[in-house]
Amino acid sequence: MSNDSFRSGCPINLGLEVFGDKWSLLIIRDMMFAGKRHYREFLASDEGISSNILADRLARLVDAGILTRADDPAHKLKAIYSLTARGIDLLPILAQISRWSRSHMPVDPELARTGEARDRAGPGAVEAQMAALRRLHLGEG
Amino acid sequence: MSNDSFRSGCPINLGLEVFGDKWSLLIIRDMMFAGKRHYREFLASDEGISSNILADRLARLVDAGILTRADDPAHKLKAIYSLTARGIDLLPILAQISRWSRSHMPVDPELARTGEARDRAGPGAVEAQMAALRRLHLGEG
DNA sequence: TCAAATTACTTGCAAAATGCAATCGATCTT
DNA sequence: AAGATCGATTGCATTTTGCAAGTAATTTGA
Repeated sequence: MSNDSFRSGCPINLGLEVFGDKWSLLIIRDMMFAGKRHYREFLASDEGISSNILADRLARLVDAGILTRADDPAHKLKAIYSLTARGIDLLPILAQISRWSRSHMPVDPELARTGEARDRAGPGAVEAQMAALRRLHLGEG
Repeated sequence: MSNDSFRSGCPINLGLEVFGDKWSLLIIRDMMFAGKRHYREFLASDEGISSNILADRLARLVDAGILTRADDPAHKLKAIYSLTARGIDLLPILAQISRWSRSHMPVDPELARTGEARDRAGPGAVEAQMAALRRLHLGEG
């Protein structure tokens, strides 16, 4: 993972090189807000990701240190994906994207609710949810 | 042209459908932080965007209501691009991406300075820069 | 004044990424 | 033993990207 062949060292660019595509942040979203942890669950998202793209993105996110993959101890068939600390740190970005879209795009009112609630709860809400994610994803691994 | 053929009405998804690629937010970055307004300036970015991709992204961003394009009154050859209100509202997202990358990626220290300064200045700094952009891009067009 | 430079793009083409459907071997359920 | 379920992989068509070259209109410089 020591291959520094980035287009530039600009912070904005480096972020985009890791999660700047149409699918990666949706996977993160599903983990954070829908509690998804398994391949089949991600595959069933509203947006309809293809199985090969999903496999590719999960591998990339693991490579980037945003997710980890572990075998489910109970089910040998099941892999369980967890957020890392750096994955959990993406929440403020998601919250900000949500805010922008709720201001400027024709969002589904039902799907906008969690974001609205978070904004209504004040600036501590994001940090609170990050703490909860840390307990869930880092507490046990 | 009211074709709402989005993958879903989820706020995160809708944002990604507009600016979820490797180039769009870099153009916005160059407008916000480097004061670029002309095609040739965008073309000269560190990351090396191709001219056809740049033309495509500028057109998309104009379509999405994030930028406007106007003929330069002084130079008939020059087009001048401006941010709209909804384009300026992307600044908090950029600031958040910058923050994530400065925590988790090998950013160029020199390029990280403006972000660090913004964070050091406190939460009002983003709003202040947005106000400045509004004066520059919306004040006159 | 007129050739050279500059402007915002467009074009052609190869390479890479994406999307879709079918399939895989391993494991789990019944 | 049979079928369902798991996380993928494969083959193939379509779309997007990247690169180099070219375009027409305008502006600059000698």
